Amino acid sequence: MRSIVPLKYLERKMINLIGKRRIRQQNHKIKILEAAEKIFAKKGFYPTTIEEVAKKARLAKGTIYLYFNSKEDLFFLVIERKLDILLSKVEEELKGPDSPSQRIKKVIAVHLKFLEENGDFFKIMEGFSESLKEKLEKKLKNRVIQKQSYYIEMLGKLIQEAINKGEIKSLDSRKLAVILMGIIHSLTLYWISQKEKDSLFKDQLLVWEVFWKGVKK
Amino acid sequence: MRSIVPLKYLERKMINLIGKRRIRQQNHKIKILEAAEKIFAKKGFYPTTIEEVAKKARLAKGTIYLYFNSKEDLFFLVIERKLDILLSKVEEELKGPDSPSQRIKKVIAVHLKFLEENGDFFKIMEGFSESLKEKLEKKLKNRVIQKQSYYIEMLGKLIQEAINKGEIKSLDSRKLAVILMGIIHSLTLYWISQKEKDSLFKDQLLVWEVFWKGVKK
DNA sequence: ATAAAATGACTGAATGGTCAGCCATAGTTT
DNA sequence: AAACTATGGCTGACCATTCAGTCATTTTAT
Repeated sequence: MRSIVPLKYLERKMINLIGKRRIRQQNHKIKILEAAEKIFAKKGFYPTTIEEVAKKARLAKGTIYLYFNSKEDLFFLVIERKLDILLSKVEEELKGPDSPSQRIKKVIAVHLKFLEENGDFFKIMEGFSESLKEKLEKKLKNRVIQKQSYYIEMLGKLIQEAINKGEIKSLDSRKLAVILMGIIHSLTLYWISQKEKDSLFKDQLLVWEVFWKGVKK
Repeated sequence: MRSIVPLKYLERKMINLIGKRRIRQQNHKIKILEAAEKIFAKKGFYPTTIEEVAKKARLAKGTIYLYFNSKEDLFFLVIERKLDILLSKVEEELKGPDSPSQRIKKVIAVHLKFLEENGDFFKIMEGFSESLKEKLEKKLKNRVIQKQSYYIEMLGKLIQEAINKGEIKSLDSRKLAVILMGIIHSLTLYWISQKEKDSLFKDQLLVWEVFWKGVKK
């Protein structure tokens, strides 16, 4: 009996040591977001299980719920995190004093580069279809939709500017923004389906030329 | 002796039976497909329940399984049915002796018209993303993917023809096909998000002009 | 009368979310 | 310094629910 006590102490001490080596994980939230991003991208919203996300993040299921209220919240926060980055990069690009046409060119480049580096984000967005929007809860979902719309709006304004300057034909600027995004989107999808062999970024000129020639006065 | 006559009689009766039953079965099958199309469009694959489809088709849950092997089969057969119609319409359009540019124009028109009339089909296809493809079973899924590819291929050949004739710049014809579909797709999505107020079909000229000017030599 | 068709209660599996308890660590006492 | 205690981050077994698919029974058609 007495021998058990010292053993326990030793045990604990050893475990302590191992524990101390570990840096306290304050970044669990980010770990979870990153694990979730991968799995949501691979399987989509419904077939993704919290259990699996937890496993990938090397945490227990319950831990996820310490950081996120629900599977849905997690899903939208994964999206929002990346969307914010994309938005800030594009906004950065738009600050310069360039002509509309040059800025559009830059937006295309930045956007393609971002998607090439964030294929998982793209896949998630692709799965975030009208029908998903139908079903899920309001709050975070709307924030994401808001940001998507904001992006299109920004692009629309840029195109409108070009129209006002007489660089682009007088058409519905919002529709033209939608078309530009459609071109980018479809080429990205194609790139992904091609097992992502060559670079997506290198198509920036193709996108630019087709779009610009297509809409210019 | 006596047995022969009744046998023939019975035989005829059976054939009659089978015939009439076939018709009834056919009706049910279509009813189910149509109900499923609406609900899959509204909610997407996973949140759609067979119970709900059955209810909409005014049948019992078990009945669905007399006509379809599984929810997944039903899903893909819904898609395939409409995809076949779209394909045949487009192929019809391509038969003419028109120039490539005229035929592309026609394809755009037919495709937009079809999507305007089959918004539900479009919504389902939108939800049929890469991640869904990851999860679901092979057989019917691949048949659908096959047909999608076939469509893009067809368009690619048409564009290649235009390239060969010197009407279009010498670019990757498949990528141009992808771009054209991307434009159509994104405008359709926009149209749906706008609560489908005005006509989608009327944008055929916009699509055509932007695309053609964008790619022509 | 009979066989096919239709039904819907039922089953088993899956999984989102919960919570009582564990244990590494920090703080306190001896 | 060692032992004890308190804290709260983390855990994972468990619960409640949902739902695809089954099948014993009922209905329908001829």
